[in-house]
Amino acid sequence: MQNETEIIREALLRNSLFQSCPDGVLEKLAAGAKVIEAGKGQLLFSNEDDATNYYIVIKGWVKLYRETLDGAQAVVDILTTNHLFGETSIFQDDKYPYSAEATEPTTLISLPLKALKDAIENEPKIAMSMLSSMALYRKQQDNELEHRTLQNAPQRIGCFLLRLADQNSPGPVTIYLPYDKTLVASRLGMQPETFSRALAKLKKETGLRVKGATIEVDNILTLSRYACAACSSEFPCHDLKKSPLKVAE
Amino acid sequence: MQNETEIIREALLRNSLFQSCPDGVLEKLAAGAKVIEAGKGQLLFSNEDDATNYYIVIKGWVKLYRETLDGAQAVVDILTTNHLFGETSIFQDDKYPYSAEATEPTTLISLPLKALKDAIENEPKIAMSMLSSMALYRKQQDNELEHRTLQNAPQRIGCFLLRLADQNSPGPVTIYLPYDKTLVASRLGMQPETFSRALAKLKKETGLRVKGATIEVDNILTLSRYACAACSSEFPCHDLKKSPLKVAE
DNA sequence: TACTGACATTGACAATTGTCAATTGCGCGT
DNA sequence: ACGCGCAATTGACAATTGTCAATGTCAGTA
Repeated sequence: MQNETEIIREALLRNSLFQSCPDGVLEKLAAGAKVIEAGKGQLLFSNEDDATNYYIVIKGWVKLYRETLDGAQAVVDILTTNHLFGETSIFQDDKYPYSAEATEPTTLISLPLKALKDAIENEPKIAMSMLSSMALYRKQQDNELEHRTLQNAPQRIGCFLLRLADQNSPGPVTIYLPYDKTLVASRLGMQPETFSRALAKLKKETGLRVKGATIEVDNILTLSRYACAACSSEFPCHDLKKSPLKVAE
Repeated sequence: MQNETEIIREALLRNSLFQSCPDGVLEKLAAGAKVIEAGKGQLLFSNEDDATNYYIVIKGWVKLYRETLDGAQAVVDILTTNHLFGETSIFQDDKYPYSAEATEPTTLISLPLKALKDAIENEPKIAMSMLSSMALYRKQQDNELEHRTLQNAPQRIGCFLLRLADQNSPGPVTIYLPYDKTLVASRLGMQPETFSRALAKLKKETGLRVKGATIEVDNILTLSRYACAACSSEFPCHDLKKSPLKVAE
């Protein structure tokens, strides 16, 4: 069993933000870091709370979302191993821009924002990494907004599945939904009932087979033709491939 | 009449990206810059074109959008005086992430991306400004996505109007739509017909009066209660106030 | 003044998505 | 194995938004 310091160090190094970290900076970043265990449904922080820490997911899943007074939620993202969140509060008056909740038993590292802020201001390399990471996020958000505008429910699901699949193998592919269908639905901005029906329609239109969380696609191209018809980027789209935050393989 | 060099210099200085520009850097950024006149409907560049320049709007309006093969558009943003665009292609393999079109006779400055890239890499202050600007954009995009998820058409219009109004004067306010209703509709991700009907509904629900592009609101609070009910941020929301890119006053 | 063309509105209808309620399916712990 | 609880599905219906066609409005111009 590793000790905590080692776990923290490795988690930092796995993230592209800190790849080009000059000597000594990593130690400063890690000072005051803690490993945290969160239970299913546990709230990590709330939108507009004073932000003191940012987080890296070690294991499990975290939902980022915003909520209206009457309880309606808009899910911003759903993150897992190696993903980082809460760091942008540096640029948002030290307020979290969303709430964060563990959607199942989750291990994370909490790190002090202050050290990150210092590193960004004093280490040009870190600032540049931060810029790349923000640019990547921006790109993904632009895509997300486009999808909401142009794609209907079955197409958004198809697109979601394609991003989970190996886009280079044309042949039969098996895809495993990484979390609850209800959660996938909220991630895609639709109701669970709509998701269920839209998936059924996708099944009919593209011939894929669904058994629980397992989805079999005979022909990736058929699926992409259906889903990517209402998208500005050609298939295969490289969203995930370029992500430094992608799920560990 | 100013000469071109002077116009370019002032446009750069008006933008928050270059406020903290060290001596000599502004000149490098401006080298090779050109003032451009674009007619109504003129395409400035296309999505995924090789990016060599970024732009600052001096006068007029520019629509940023993406387009599917069958012509459906998703409008990313609509910009005017002092706004900057195309600069993020630095982080996107030197490809523009959207298309840009002048929606009416427009004056802009085109600037070489290379110089900006150099400045970001070599001038920590510029890098930090860039980070702030990306963070701000990110915040706006997060809001946009939330609005698409949680607000219906009349609420999105109400929210749009509120951001055009002086949110601190509770009393009667007159708002002028900055561009065509069709364009507003696309900016808000809806069809012109939906916009027309949604505006009518907003009229009925909140008592505002519409005459062409002029909209009179007796009570900002009534409007905000209606529009902001489906939003995570409290009214007044500070989106625009904090923007370094806001329209010149 | 009359005409043209683009924007805007309206009506009728279709498609999509949401809502509410009931039911089914499935994993997990006792 | 049983049953509990939550996820998932399905049906019926409502609300929202999109589509297509027709009409209205208005500024600019011959």
